[in-house]
Amino acid sequence: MEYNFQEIEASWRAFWAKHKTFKTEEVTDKPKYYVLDMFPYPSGAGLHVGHPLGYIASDIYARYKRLQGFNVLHPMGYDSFGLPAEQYAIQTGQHPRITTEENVARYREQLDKIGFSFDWDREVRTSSPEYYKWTQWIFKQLFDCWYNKKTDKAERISLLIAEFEENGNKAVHAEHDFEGVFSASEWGAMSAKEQQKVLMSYRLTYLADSWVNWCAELGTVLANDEVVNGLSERGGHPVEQKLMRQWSMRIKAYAERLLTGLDTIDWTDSIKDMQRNWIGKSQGASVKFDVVDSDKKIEVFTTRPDTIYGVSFMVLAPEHPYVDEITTKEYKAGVEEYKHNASLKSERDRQADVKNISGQFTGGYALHPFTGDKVQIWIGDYVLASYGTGAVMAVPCGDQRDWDFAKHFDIEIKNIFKDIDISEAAYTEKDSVIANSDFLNDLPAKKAIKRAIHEIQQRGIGEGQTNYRLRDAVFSRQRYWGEPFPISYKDEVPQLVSDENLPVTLPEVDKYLPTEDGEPPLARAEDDAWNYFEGDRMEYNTMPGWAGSSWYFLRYMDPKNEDEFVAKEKVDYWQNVDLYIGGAEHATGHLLYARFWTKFLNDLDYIPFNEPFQKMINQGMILGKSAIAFIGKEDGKLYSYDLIKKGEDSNYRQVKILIDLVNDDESIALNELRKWQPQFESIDLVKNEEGKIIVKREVDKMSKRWYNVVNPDVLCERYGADTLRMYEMFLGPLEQSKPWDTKGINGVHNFLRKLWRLMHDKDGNVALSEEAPSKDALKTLHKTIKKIGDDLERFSFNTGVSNFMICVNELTDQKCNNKAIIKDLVVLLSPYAPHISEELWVKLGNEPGTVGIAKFPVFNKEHLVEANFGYPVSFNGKMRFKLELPTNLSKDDIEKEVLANEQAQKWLEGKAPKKVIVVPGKIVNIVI
RNA sequence: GCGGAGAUGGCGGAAAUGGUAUACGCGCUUGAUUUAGGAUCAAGAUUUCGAGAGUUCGAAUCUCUCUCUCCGUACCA
Repeated sequence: MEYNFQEIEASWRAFWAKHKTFKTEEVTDKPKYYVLDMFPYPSGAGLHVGHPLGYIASDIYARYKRLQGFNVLHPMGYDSFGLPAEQYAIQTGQHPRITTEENVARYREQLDKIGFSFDWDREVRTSSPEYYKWTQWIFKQLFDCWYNKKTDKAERISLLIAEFEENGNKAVHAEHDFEGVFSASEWGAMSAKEQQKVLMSYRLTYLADSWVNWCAELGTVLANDEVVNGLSERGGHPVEQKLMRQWSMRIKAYAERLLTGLDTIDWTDSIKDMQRNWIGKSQGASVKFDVVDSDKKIEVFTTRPDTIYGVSFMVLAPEHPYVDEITTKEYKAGVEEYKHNASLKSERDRQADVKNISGQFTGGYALHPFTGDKVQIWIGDYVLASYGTGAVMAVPCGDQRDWDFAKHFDIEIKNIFKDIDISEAAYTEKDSVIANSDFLNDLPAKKAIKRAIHEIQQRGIGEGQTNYRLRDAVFSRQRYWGEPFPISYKDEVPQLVSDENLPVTLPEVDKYLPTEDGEPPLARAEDDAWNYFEGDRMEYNTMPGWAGSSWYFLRYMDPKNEDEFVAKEKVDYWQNVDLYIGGAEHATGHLLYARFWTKFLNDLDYIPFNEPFQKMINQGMILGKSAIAFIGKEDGKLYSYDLIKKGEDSNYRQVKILIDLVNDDESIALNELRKWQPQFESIDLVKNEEGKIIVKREVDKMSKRWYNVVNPDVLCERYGADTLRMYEMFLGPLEQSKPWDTKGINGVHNFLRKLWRLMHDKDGNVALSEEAPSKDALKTLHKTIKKIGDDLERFSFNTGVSNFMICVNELTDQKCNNKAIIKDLVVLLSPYAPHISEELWVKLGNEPGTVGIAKFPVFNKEHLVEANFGYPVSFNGKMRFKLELPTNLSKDDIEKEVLANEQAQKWLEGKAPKKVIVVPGKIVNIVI
């Protein structure tokens, strides 16, 4: 019998499903290992060969860990709330749940064909009420907590209330946005509604007015990346900024811990750097400037307090609250116009428009806190209202933007750096010496910073401060297909829905669109359409995509628990994810939010760790090879690419065609092409000498748009899942992006057939030798055990496949069909190619379905010991010949033997060597 | 601009700790088998590590300078 992969794979998949071979054990004495993939959004397009890349790698690793005796948690689920299903619902009226279920079923079918060892009994879907009940519950905990900077963790809001009742808020050191101080009695005198308002500015999730992109034409709010040049990406409709009441997450409270925590986890430097930049910590000082003819003080943040004597003007963001008060009559009109123009631009546009320097003098002046000089106050949109205090002290000699601004508006540029020329550009390095600055004179910048902060604090005009770029995250979406909030409103005060009434499920609505007056789709639901309703109304917003994905890795540990989001003893056993595999594109989204929620849940002692993903590998993207056909612009004929002369591309229209229409020799299957699209139906052809039309290839992202998608189902059918798994790994290092080329898959397939033949005779009968294995075979096997183990430890899956090929090639050359050898080889191979391994395992006389829990073979280096070693002999570093010598020779003996050799004499040409380097077991180098 | 990753045959890619460059696979050539195509088997060829300099007995690997590619990010005071 030949290697009949279709039959073998189908029967083993059935066996695994029937016997629940990959069911994870609950808490045991075994050491645990948690291998997780980033769960997918089940899109309508199904999987292409790029999607399973990471899943295959993690599956191999999970199976390897099982062979090592670990209790492995290796689950899969779906991030099943999302925009495409909702978009489809808007167009067709079909409930997004139905679309989602269909897509999930299709994903499952495709995933099942690849032979993953997922424990499907633990599947989670973020859109199922059983799951989002607990997303809502976590939201409630965030609502019920505040961040105490004294203990540096989240605490229950009841503790804060107790403190307010006792001492007011003056001793409270919290992450908050409440302005003002109140005493215990003032707190007591507040109405319940006022108290709630105060508490809202302390809660870890809070309601506040935020600016959003509103597109009236589409009747919906758009995310920043859905807006291009002020128009909607879809349809090109105008988008305006609208202030809406939104839920936000006070992630800023965790900025420092999110930063320092990065040092404790094993992620790539690039992702860590992205998160560091995103958090954007900067240290400096806040300084207050008095305003002439006003009791207001302008507070600025600066990282260079040492340059304070270089301040020659101030700039406020156009939205700064003091602008109107500071502006003098004379400049009112100009300031109003500037503010108006700035408000029309989105923040994104303002940031994109870096080169245009704009600003407007307000007519007002501030007083320099040290010199008492009057400095002009300007407004300018290079100052962002949302960062720092929304105001800067401009030091043109030390900051390029300030310098540009000063030049543009002809404002004085003071030089406070010793011996540095600032006539052409600002000097931004911190290696200068300060001058013209009173008490800071002659201090190097770094010392001057400390001295300046000290002085600023002494004089009570400011203090040392640390700022973060990280902003609180808006947590509401005006969408239908997301988690409802466990919130109702009474007199417009939000109330939590009590635990026993969770989950609040999505109500039925007549349309998945916002209401006429711009309320989110959920506002369409009748009161009795809600499974739970209280107060005046329920919350109309839904949660964003990252809500469910911020904690899903916890639910896999205990997916069916109806009483808790995860049982304590289970999370204590499984701990955090040991290996997380997924794309790098979630660097500052999901991966940051999941870390935030983990730290929060850890603060409340629900989970025993504060980083969710200990080690992470980001798999590279698999790119597609698009096929390009050339159509003459003048004659409209289809040309073979090899007929097109260099530099004449522009005379042709280049059209991407479906890659399935291209044969192995890069020629187009013309009959199919004519049927594919009407434009080719009767096109004239200009063929090459062989009578073919050749295409040009180009590497693009794999996407339906470029007609270059390769479907794994087709490959599973043609070559089998084991071949597909190994080929995906064989393509190259996991982390690297690489183009998909189906042609090479034959090589891997042939390897499996060669393996099969190793223990079958010509007629397909099992033929195994029970004798003691040969020395050569043992050497090959143990070399392979070592390499496969090492490769797995460093996640080098591609070299693993190569090493299997080398092993089978060698055993074939040795004509080895030794049972003991092949048995170990099959165990080694089983993580990569589980189906064929199960089949051969049974043929080797073992219990069906047990190869996955066999023992990983133990490497014995004695089998690699050789009596001789072929020394490469180099002259001046160039290898000239090899010399077989016993491995037990001493350095001196090796040197003697080599020099005595006639080949060496030939290369020496009678000269005496200057030096001879001998590295036993490695190399001999002769210097002449 | 800033940050990160990378550059090895015709192609995908191998080469802990510096020590036989191009393993493994694809493709290519020749031969065998086959009615042909495909498939299979056998034999074989090609290539000096992005450029330059340095350290070393010896550099793909270490150091410096430069070039190019990909990814992320962008007025953050």
